[in-house]
Amino acid sequence: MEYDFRRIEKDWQKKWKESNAYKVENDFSKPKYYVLDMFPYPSGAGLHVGHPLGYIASDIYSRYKRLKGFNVLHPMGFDSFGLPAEQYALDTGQHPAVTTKKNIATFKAQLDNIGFCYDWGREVQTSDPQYYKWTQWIFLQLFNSYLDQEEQKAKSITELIKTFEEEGNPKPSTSNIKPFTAGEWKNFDEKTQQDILTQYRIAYCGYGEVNWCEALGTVLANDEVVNGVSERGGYPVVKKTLRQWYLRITAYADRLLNGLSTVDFSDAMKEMQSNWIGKSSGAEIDFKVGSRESGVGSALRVYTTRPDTIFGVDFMVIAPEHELVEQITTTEQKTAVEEYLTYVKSRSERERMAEKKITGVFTGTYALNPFDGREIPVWISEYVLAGYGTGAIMAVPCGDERDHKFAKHFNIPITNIIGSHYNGEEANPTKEAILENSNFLNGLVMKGAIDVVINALEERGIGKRKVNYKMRDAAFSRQRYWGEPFPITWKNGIAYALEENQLPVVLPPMDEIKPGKDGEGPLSNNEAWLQSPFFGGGRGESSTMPGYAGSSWYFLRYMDPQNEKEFCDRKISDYWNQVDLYVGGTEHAVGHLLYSRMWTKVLFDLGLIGFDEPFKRLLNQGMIQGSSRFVYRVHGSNKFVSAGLKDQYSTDHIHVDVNIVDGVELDTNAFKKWKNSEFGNAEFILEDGKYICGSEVEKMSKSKFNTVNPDDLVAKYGADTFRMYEMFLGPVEMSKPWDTKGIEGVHRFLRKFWRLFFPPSEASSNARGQGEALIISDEEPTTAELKVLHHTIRKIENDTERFSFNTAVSAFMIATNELTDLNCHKRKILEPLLILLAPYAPHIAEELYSLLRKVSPPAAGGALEGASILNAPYPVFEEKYVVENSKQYPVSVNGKLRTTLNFPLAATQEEVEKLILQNAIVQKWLEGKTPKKIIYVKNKMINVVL
RNA sequence: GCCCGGGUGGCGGAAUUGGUAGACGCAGCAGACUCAAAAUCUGCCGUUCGCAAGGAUGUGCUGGUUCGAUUCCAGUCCCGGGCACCA
Repeated sequence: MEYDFRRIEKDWQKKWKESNAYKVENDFSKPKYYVLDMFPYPSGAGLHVGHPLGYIASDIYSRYKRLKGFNVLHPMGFDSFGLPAEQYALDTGQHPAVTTKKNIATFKAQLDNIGFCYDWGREVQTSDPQYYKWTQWIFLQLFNSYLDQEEQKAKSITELIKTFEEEGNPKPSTSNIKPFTAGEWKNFDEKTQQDILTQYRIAYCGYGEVNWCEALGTVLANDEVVNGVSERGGYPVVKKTLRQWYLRITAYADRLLNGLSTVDFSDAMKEMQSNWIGKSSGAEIDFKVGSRESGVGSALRVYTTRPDTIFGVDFMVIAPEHELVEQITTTEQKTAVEEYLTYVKSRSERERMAEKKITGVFTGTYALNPFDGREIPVWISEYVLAGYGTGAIMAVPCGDERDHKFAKHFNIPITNIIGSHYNGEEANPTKEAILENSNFLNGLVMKGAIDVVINALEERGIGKRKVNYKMRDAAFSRQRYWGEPFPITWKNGIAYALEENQLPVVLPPMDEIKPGKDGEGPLSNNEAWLQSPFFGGGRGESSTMPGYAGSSWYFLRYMDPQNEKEFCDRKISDYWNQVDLYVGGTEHAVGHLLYSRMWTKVLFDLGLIGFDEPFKRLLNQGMIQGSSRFVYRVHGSNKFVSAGLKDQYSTDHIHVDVNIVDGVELDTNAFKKWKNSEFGNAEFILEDGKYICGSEVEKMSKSKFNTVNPDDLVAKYGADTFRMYEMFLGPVEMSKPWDTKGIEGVHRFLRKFWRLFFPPSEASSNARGQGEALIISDEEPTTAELKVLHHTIRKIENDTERFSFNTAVSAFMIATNELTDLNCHKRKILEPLLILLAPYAPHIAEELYSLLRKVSPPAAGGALEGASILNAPYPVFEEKYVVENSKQYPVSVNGKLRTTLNFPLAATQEEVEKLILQNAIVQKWLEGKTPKKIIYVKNKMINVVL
C-alpha cells in the first residue's frame, strides 16, 4: 500500500475532530503542563511558512508531554483588536469586525491543515465582547488599586482613602502632592480628592507628554516608537502634551526587574527587559544657584550615578525645558538663551536623534559646589533630557565623554581628579582611580568614595541616595475605534469607574470610522453612544484601549474560557498556574511580555491569582526570512539578462516570485505568464542555456514575492513532512532563510519509514517501491534491533526535552536507515518507534498504529482496536540494551589517534595496558620509549602519553 | 559607541560542552534496475601527497594552557541582533 498522506491526514484530522480528541479537561487529579503560543494577530495576508515554526515546536512538545502522562493545556486564539484592521477599514470601507472574522477563518483553516492539537473549545478572541468584558473588568481593578510603597503590593484604593481619612498624608510618595492632614482631606472638594487619588491609581488619566503620531491619528507607547517613527507604518512621531490614560508600570519597575531571576528566559531577553527598565542608582544633589548680581537663590537639583566625582564638576547643564531656565538666566545672557531655545524647538525629535551636534548656551549664572563652595557655570543644552532624573546634571569632563566633548567645544577648563588616568584627550569613566584634587576624598578609590559622599550629603541635608528608572508609565489610550472601550464615565472632569454589572461596555457599530475632532478618536463622532444611559448621566470615554490590553491576560482566560461570573475561577487558575512553556518571537520583549508580567503581579497582589510571574519558561523562535529572487531587465527593453552576465549591461533588478524559480534557475515560461503575462513578451539572455536569478535574504513579505504558503507545501508533501521539515531546518531559536529544496529529503524519509511496515517484495511492490501488504512480525527482537530502538528512545527523549527538534528528526532518519538495513519488521520495535514519532508526525504515526492494532496482539497491551496513539504509553528507555559485551576503544598516542583496539569487558587494567603496549601500531608510534602514563577517558578512548 | 550572540565542507547544519570534527539532509559524481524516465537501491564526496596501503593538514585569524582544543584563556578581524545623549 502506498503512503497516501493526503488520505491519511484528511481521515485522521476528521476522526480527531469528531472524537474531540484534543479536548482538555480541568482534571485536578492529573499533573498539569501548560504550553502556550503567542496568539497571532489575524492579518489579511494569512500564514506564511515563518509563522508555524513556533507553533510546530510547541505542538510537538505538547503532544510529547501528553504521552508522558501530563494533562496538557495547549490552546490557541486571536489577538483580534488592533490598528491594521482599522487602517484597512479606512482604506476599503469594510468594517473591522467583518474583515477580522474573515481573517480568523482563514487562519484557522491554515492551522488545522498542519494538524495542531489545539482544543478549539477554549479559543479566545480579544475583540469578542464576552472576552473584553473581562479585559474591562481587570482594567477596573487597575483603576481601583494603588501600590502600597512600603509593602510593594497593590491594594484597593478604598484602603488608601481610609488612611487619608484617618491619618491624612504627611509624607506623600510623590512630589506632585503637598502633605495634608486627615482634616484637610475631609474638607477637600470632590475634584481635589479625585485628583490626589489619580496620583496613586495603577491605571490613571492624566496630562503628559505622549508620542503623537499624526498619520495614525493616535498616541503610541514608547515601545511602539522606533527611531522616532511609528513601529507600524514608519510614520513620524512627535511629542505632544495630551490627556491620556496610563498604566503606572513604573511602580512595578523593581519587581519586574527582580522577577527576571525567577523565570527561565534567555539571557538576551532578560537583558533587553532590564535595559528597558533601566535601573540606576546614585544620588540627588542640591547645588545652590544664583546670578552674581542677585546672590544665592534657589537650589538646582541634579541626579548623578557618580557622586564620587563631585570635586571634578566643572559646569552644570540643565535641559532646555527645565523650569529654572527663565529664573536663572541673567539679563546679559537673555538674548543668547532665547535664541538657543528657539533653535532647540525647531529641531524635531528625529533630527535630534540623527545628528548629535554639540550645542548649548551659558545662562550667566553660577552654582556653588555644596562641599567647597567653588563657583560652577550653569549651561543649557539639549543633550540633557528633561524627562530623566531631574533634567539637570553636574558635568564632570574628565570622567564623562559627553561632558568632555562639551567642555572642549566651549573651552571650559577641565579639572583632573583622576591623575594619570586622564590623558587630556579623552574622558575616562573608570571607577578604579585614586581620587586627587578632591578635598576630603583625596586618596580614596572612586568606587569606595561613592558611599562616603552620599553619607556626607545626607548628613548635611543637601542630597540623598536615589534610584532612577528609564522606563516611563505606559500610555494606555488610543484614539482609535477598533479596541476595547473604557468602562469609565466622565462627570465634571472626573473619571468614574462603571459598576461591574454594566460590563461589557460594547463597542458600538459605526457606519463610518474616521478620526474625531481635536485629536479625539472615532467614537467621539458618536455622541449618542457617549451619552448612553449606562454611562449614568456622564459621558463615555472616546478613546479605546491599546492592542496590548487584551493580550496582557489572555493566558488566564484559556484556563476557564466560558466562565460568565469571573475572568477565571481561582481554583482553576491555581491548577493550571503558570505557563510552563511560552513560545514566541523576541519582538515582544519590551511590550507584551512586560505588560503581561505587570498585570499578573497586580492580579496576584489583589489575591485574584496565586502566582506573580505568568511565564515560567520562554522559548524564542527565530525568524524565517525570505530568500528573494531577482531578474535583471536591460534598461528600456524587454530583454532579461541572466545574473552572471548582468554586469555587461545596464539593468534594473526586479523581484520575481520565488515560486517560479527552482533554486536560482528561472522557469522562463512561468515567468511569461506571471502577473497576468505582464512579461509575456520577455526575451532572455541565457548563460549555459539557463536563466540564473540573483538572490538576497530579506524579510518575508508579499511585496517582495518571497513568501511561501504552507498550504502549498502541505498539499504537495503532507502536513507530517512539512512539520518535520520546519524542525529539520535548524535550531528553533535560530533565524534562517527559508529554502524549500531540502523538503524532498524529509519526505523521502517518511516514505522509507512507511516501507518498514510495507516492505517491497518480489511479488508485490508498487511504483514507489512500497509493498502492498502490511508485514509485521511478533518475533522477539534481536540485540541489534533493541539497541537501535533504545538508542533512539534516549536520543528522542533528550532532544525533545531540550527543544533540539532538528537533531531529533535526524535521529528518526538514522533509526529508519538502520532498521531498514536490519530488515526489521517486528512489532516490538516498530510500535514503540511509532509512539516516539507521534508528536512529530502525528498523522502517519496514528495511521500505522491503528493498522498494527488491527492485527493481534499489541506489544504494549491495551485495547486492540480503537486505541489512539495520542494516549499511548511512552516507551521506556532501558540502559541494558545499549551496553556492549566487548568494547572497542580508539587509542591515541600523545593525543593523536593511531588505532582502534578491542578489549574484553572483564579485562583488568593491567591486561588492558599489556594489550595496548603489545600492539604493533602503538609500538611504532612509541618509538621505543616507555609511556609516562595512560589516560582512560570517560569510557570513550585511551590516550598513551609519552 | 556600548551590551549580547555567532564564524565548522558547495549549502542547511551535527559534535552528549575538553576526548575519533563534519552526524543527518540537500546538492554533486559514479553505478545497479529500466527500451527510457520516474521511483528505489549501492558506492564516493574538506584540502593535499600517494596507484594503493597510508601520511600530512584542517572548525575566521595570531598566540597561550593541556597528553589532547570547534570547545577554555588573551588579542584581533568579520557577520547577526539589541540599546543608543538615561548623566
